[in-house]
Amino acid sequence: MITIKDIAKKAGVSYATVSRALNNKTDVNEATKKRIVKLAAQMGYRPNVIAQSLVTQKTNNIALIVPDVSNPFFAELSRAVSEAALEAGYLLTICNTGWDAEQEHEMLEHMQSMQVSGIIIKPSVFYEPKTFDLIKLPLVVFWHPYENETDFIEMDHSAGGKIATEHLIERGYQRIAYIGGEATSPANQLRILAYQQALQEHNMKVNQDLISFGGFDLQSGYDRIQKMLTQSPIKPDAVFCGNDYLALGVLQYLHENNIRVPEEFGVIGYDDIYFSSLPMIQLTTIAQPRKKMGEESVKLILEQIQQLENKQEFEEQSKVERKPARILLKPELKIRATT
Amino acid sequence: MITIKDIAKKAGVSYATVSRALNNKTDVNEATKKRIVKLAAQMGYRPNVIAQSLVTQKTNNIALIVPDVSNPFFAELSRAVSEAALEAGYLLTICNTGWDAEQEHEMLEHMQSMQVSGIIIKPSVFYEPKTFDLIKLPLVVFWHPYENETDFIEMDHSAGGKIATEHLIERGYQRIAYIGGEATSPANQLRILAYQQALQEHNMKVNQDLISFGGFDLQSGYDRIQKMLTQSPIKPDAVFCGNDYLALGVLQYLHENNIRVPEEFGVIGYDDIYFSSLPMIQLTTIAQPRKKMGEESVKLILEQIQQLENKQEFEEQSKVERKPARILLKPELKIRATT
DNA sequence: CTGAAAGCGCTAACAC
DNA sequence: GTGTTAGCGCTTTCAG
Repeated sequence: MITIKDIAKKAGVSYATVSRALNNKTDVNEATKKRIVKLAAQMGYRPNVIAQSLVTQKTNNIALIVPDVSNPFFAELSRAVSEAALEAGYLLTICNTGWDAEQEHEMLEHMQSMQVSGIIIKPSVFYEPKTFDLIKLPLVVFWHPYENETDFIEMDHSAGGKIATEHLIERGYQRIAYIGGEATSPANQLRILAYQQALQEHNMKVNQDLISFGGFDLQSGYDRIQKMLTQSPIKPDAVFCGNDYLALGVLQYLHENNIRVPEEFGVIGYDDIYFSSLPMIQLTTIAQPRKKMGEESVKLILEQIQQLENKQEFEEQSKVERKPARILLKPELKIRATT
Repeated sequence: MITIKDIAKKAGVSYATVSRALNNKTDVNEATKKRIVKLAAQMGYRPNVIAQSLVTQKTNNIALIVPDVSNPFFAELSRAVSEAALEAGYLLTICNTGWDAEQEHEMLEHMQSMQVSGIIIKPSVFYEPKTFDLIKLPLVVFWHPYENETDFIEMDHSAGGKIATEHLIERGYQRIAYIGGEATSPANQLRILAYQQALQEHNMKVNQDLISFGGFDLQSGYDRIQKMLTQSPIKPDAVFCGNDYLALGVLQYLHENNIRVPEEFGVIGYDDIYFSSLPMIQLTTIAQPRKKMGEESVKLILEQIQQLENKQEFEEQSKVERKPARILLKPELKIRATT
């Protein structure tokens, strides 16, 4: 590894000068600056960002922690965040937790230890209210707000759950099931709550046999609708799925078993991933705006970084204390062919 | 930030002892070790991995560089690599280049500067043969082998392109088009070459109007088949798509315009993303085994790390010089409903 | 404008 | 067992 000392030796200057030249500081002779920059390029010098970070106490990385990058919703979100981060001059590190709470926690800790400039996280489990307060770095959580000091961005899942359920009720379905993610998933819990409330408001029974928790993947949707339709004491005639992925699994099963959609059976999803809009799928669903989520999240991180810098500059605590952001994005019903 | 010095002060020991205790070294008194570990936990100590990396000259990170994480194929690949890396005790950092060569190059450089333990890259452009030789870290490239010192894993795209094209020929299609990714995409080039060769071997004309380059996304497939069918002097009756994403766009257009598949028009994709197997899609395609790619890539990185360590240990260059791996995975034709 | 030197937080000899 | 000390590669005062 070539260091600035190597360059210094060859250039016949002190390595402090090399550092200044390479960082394009003003207080260096233009001629020597050019000479050093050229020499560095020749020698194939690469700055050691580890060492840089250690002294400057900052990195140029933002971390994104998601449950499953192969899930189209998270995949699209990841891309949106990545683009927004790059735009702002930060490199995005994407971490995949595999819906594993322990893993997630460890990654959160590890990213802190890695001194990233900020962390954006889509939690896979419910946290204790104060958990995130322990994190000293700029942080944005994709989740419904708790009363703490953390920035939040979230879809209004309560509204989304209500809209979806009421849509099925309006369409005349009688026994509406809910096939969601893991029981511990926060977004999932809010939606199922809204689902139950909507049913009750319309004087319909909430039946535990029609509520199912499990993986958020396609196969899981397939398996669970199969189980519900073949083994449950009460058979649903419609299902509200916790995400589009699950809904696609459900559609696959219905298709294979010649159950006509939407005549015999209604299906609504959640997320509006790109595939749902395909003509051969045409899934009715609740849209979540990934791009906006990506942009907003990075914007909030930048704000926090900015504030942190101000605080350091003035020594004293800045007068204008920033209030944690509470961004609640509105879901949108996309009526297509499955209801 | 709490450092080992803070702990040392409170515990009344030197900070070297704290370091030893926290790293669970054997040469520390069991009692003090326990005391220190407990104290560290109480004080909310987090090791600064930046500092650790600086002195140990290694991180526990593997970097994965892909063109587009929102593309299902790369999304699934990312997940596979992530899981394999985690299994091996490494954290995976996923970087999204957005098919931007400059961006990609910068990320490659940056990851080197970040001293990651290894880099796994799916290049979005053709590199000069020796480009990768400049990288001193463990490296695995998802790409067809060049004659250099780098580990490669790749699908046999030549075989894949041949299989796909011949399948369409066998089905009796006469004017087979190719709708691929960017002209600079390596995998794309190999497939198009195979496509052209296959046509010639079967005494069919290669027509430039039936060959199209562009983005690897769904909308691009839609737009390009539209253009081909409405503006090209010669109209295709089948198309071999550079990936499933493009094929889905093509199917969407055909569907909207009531062109019957496979009777009037044949479509074959490439990758076999999960969605292609859905009953409402049933896309004929060439499968690439993501899981295997993920596992193999991490395995090769580990091998290289191992070798690097041995080399250092023995000072002398290890006698058993490791040969660069050349893994060529076999593609598999999945015949479904679109051909 | 440039050099000397301190030190970021930590690990790893080397003494005792 | 434990303390002392020398760096890892770099930025940044502080002198000159």
